[in-house]
Amino acid sequence: MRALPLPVTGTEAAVARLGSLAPLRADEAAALMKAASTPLKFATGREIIAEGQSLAEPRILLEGWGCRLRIFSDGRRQILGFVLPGDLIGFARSRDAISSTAIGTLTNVLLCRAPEPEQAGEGLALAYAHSLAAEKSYLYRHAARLGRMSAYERMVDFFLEMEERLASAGLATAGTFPLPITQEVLADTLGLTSVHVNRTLQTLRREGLIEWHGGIARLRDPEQLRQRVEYRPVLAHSR
Amino acid sequence: MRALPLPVTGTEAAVARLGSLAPLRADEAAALMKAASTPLKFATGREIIAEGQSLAEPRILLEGWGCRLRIFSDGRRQILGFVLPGDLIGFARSRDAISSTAIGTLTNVLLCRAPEPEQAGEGLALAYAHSLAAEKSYLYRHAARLGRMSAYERMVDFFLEMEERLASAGLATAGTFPLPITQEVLADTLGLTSVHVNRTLQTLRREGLIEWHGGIARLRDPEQLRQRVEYRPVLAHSR
DNA sequence: CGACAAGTTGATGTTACTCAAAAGTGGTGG
DNA sequence: CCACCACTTTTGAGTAACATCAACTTGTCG
Repeated sequence: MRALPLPVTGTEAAVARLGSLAPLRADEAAALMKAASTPLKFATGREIIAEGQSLAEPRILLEGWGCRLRIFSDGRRQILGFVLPGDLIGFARSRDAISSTAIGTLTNVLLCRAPEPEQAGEGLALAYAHSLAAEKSYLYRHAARLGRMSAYERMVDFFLEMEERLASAGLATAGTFPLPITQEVLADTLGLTSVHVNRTLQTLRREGLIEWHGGIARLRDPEQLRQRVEYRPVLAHSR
Repeated sequence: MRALPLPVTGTEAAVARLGSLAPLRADEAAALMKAASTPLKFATGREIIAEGQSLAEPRILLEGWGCRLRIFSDGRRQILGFVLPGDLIGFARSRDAISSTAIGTLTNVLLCRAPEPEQAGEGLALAYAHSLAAEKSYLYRHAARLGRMSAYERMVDFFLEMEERLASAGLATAGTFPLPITQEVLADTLGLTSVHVNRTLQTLRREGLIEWHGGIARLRDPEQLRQRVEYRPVLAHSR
């Protein structure tokens, strides 16, 4: 059993995160809770959606960590983004849409059907829209990180982004948050090798900027970290 | 005056591209042409939208090349995607949206207001949705390219993507298409230096795979190029 | 034709990768 | 409770890919 920074469990984080994107009425929160009462389970390391698979129905991740990824035939992998509690999967404007990336699990994961945007109410529809917009912003940030940042900067930027996103779900306090992934997964996220991730991490630890043990990460000096990579929060304005 | 592969000028490419994403009724095409009759002009190297600027109204790029980009305070730049004829700018699901990247021009550019999705008709609304979905797919591809491909592979993958996208607007034939950018811009796109882009380009030329002179690029052996980078077209199914 | 931007080349430096092995960690069954 | 196993993290040594710096050449446009 992990010692989480906040005693947020189950679907609370997902609801908190959507609620932080747009105010939800009581009936909207209730609709979420009802959908969450019949969750789908996926074990660690499973594929939720394959690349090219048609998107059956919109879903919300309730618990655990997923990721979007692309796999090359020679074994190279690139993780394109993380799917955290409250994040959406399988949303598309057109009905015949196809997933442009695979989606897999990094931990055990609980999903549920997302209440249909059309019937969900204004608050939920807005929360969905904001969530998808934020996802796109993080994707732009990810591309900029991969293209123009050093390994050191990529790591710092990544930790800051995780802190920001998990905080919006109530899963981070005082710069401390769960980070239940291996260094190899982080390497596949940041376009590095796990050996180099390890060495860069040691630098950050030596400098007293970041701790990360047993699946729990801690930013010792968030402000200094932000300055180092010109970090501007995506969610600043909507909080 | 450039010798374009096809005599497509003005707004025709933009309409062709949207029409390839979803069939347009005559009145929808007419609405596009009408909007295009009062275009906005931007000169080369200008900023169309600043990062963080609120999105006033949806627009369509009619002619020329734009790009989304992020600029770092020390001068580093990362181009996050190209905006080509028929591509959309400033679309957002929520009204108070903000641009998460800057958008600038790489050539002289003509824009027009996009007929409002709600009133535009089903065909246009579907074309918009498909266009935004394709943009996202290309962004995922871009991230994977930056994270896990060698300089050589990034170049090949990039040329293939440009050919695919321009072909959907009728701006590429037989692997030949306009590429009105400098090697430095390409470097900022692929996360490389212009020196290294130049050297890699020479390899590709020596191998007889790619030509690129005077703003016109030509793929000599598209099939071989596709195999080298496992290129799967984004638009294959919707054509 | 002249000026400035873009492309090209060479020499050298650095970041990050590769390969290989050792040490640590956590979970499982006997 | 311990032994074992697989996985993860850490360390070292050598290498490759790409960056940097600087100059020179070519192309373009007024």
